[in-house]
Amino acid sequence: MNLLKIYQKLLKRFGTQNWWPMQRDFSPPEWEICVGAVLTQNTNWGNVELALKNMKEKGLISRDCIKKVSEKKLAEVIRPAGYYNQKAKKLKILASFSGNLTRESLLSLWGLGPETVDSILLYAYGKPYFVVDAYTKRIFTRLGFGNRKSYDEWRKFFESNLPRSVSLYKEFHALIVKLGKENCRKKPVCRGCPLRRECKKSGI
DNA sequence: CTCCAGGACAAGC
DNA sequence: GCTTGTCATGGA
Repeated sequence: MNLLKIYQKLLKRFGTQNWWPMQRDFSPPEWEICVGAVLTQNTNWGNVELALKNMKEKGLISRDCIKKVSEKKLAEVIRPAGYYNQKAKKLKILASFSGNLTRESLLSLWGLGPETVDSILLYAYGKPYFVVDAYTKRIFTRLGFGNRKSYDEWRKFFESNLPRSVSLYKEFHALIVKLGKENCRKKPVCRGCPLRRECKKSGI
């Protein structure tokens, strides 16, 4: 069973996921995608939308404003996103960043780990980095794709076993998240899961 | 009531 | 290198 086939099954079952700039009508500016990527760290996307709405209403969404406003004030505005003190600091650090947009330079910033950095590079700047999250590891371990441990091992596994396509990377990751929410909550084979057969075959 | 979401970091071993 | 504690709101 190869990755592309799994992608196709998920796409057929769930349809396109309309994450960030895949939408036709509304394509948020790159900076807003970066903000969202930080705010959604270990946080439900619904809460992130509440925070983004607050930021827009208060006129605190642009890079410049975030640089200027106090960390405390920013924290208050993004409160619904949770971890608001940490995230306010992260956003200010990111807003002040002015280096090359490489994976390495972004990773050197406090508060940006591999998943957030890859999300920014992929969804905001269209660079072909495959985003790996907790769902990805759990689901593909269960499917018998090996017991990789580190983030980069998983990322390289996907990147070297898929066509190097930005839109494919975007949609596949979104579909994996969708699958993780719908199914794969519990350990055994889940009812109605589009990967039920593959899951059984792996014997986990 | 409990559980946990589109993680990252620091401290301890 | 790996494990655990911390950060926090809002919806199911």
